[in-house]
Amino acid sequence: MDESRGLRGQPRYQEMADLLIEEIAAGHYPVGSMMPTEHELCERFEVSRYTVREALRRLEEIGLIARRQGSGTIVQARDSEHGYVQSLSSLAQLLQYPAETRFSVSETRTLTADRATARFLRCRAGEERVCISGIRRIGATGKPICWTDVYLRPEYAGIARAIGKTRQPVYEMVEKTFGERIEQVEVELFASAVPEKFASALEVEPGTPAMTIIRRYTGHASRVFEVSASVHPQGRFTYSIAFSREWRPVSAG
Amino acid sequence: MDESRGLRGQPRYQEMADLLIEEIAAGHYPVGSMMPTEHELCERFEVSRYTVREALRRLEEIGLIARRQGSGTIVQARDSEHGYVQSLSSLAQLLQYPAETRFSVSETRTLTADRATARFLRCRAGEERVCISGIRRIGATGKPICWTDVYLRPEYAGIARAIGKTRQPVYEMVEKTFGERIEQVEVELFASAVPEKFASALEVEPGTPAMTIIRRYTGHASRVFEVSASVHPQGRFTYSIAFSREWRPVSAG
DNA sequence: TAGTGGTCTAGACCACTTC
DNA sequence: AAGTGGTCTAGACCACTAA
Repeated sequence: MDESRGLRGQPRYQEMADLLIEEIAAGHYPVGSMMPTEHELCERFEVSRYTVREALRRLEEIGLIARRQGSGTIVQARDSEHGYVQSLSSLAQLLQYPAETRFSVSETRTLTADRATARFLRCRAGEERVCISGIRRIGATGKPICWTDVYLRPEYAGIARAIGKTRQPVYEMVEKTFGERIEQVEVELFASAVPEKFASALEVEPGTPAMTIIRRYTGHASRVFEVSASVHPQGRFTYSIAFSREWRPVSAG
Repeated sequence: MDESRGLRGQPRYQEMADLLIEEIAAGHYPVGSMMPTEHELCERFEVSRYTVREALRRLEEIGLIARRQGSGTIVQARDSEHGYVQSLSSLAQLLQYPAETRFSVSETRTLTADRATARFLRCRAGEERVCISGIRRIGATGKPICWTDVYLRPEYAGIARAIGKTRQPVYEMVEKTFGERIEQVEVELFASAVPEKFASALEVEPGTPAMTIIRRYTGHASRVFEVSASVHPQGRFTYSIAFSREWRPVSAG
């Protein structure tokens, strides 16, 4: 009876959501109009209300619909993201540095995670990791733009030798060399201060304002296989992201 | 039977979530440790699994816990280390702040752009702008998470009165009130220091490390109609962006 | 008053991790 | 094999909106 993991191995509500997204994009449900009621969707898809609501929750999360108790569900937008579309390369832009920057390794070491480190690395206390640290510069001689610590599972340590000798991001090397498949990437950005440890390497005073970017790469079975932390001192680096409105030849009704 | 709307008129899952958030903050469930299983929470609160899962969903949304199928639920943060965590599922959410934050205006003024300001605002020197400044907080009384300056073209100044009285983002108000159509949005993030001017309003020392976020909204004919600059002091705010593989259109294979 | 979405129950089977 | 979270069903009552 449960065909939730049908052809694509996706939950039923996700299939439903995908289909409804397509239909909204196709103009089947124009912006400003009402969606079918949950009851009607139950009948159409032959699923329970739980499944319908999980599907609609996805549409709501990406801003396509708004639900109003007592009133109904209204179509808010024809495309997700408030009409803005990230360019196809933006995920890569978010993850990697421009080609004209160079990374040079200054230290490689193996560590055993204590409790605090384990939390940071999303692993268990006692597990081992290889940590590759270094400086990223613009060109070969420019001012450093960040200090980076890359933490890898020991079985991927072989990659350490190639780092800095290629412009390929570490996660791509892991993907291609070991067949790891990235399921999710998480990026954190927050204000910080440059620690004494590598202040001189960055050619700034300790305590200088900085922006820290943490990236966590998750592979199969929610296994975090790479974590990197980059500290960018004030004035050396700006993160810039642009969105354009997607152009569509047909206006919504 | 259903006491979901008990004393506070809140859903049962929200009461549960609030309590669990308090308990995590109090150290009852230390970061890195496992939460009780869903089954145990059902028993403790005498609710069905649906209610437990709705509560845990809230905790997950704000980054306090991570759930792993087959393994359990782990405590990820105590909500104190990097301050308020905004979890984003898409880049476009960089544009707005969560509903539980409030903006209060502390100053409104008109300025004429000098050359440096004009560069920042992407306008010509000598042009006028209205600048609305204020503080954003979590809830009504929490610590400030940022100081924001919003620069608007004078013809849109009427919007100033509505700011802080609605949760609608400013750019949306401009879009709906004046029919402006956003063609592009640009977001910049970089390290900075808290200026003396509003350090006390943010309850920090001048010079404290901060993360500045600049958003530029471009309308018709590449005309920048709104620019905002937000300064987030260290420890008050973290951006967390997660990408799933699903983001890419998966070929039906 | 009828119908909507919001909340909730008490089950069930599944996918996954761990032992 | 046991236990976890993920998905799903078939009901129920509630708060709210609109006719």
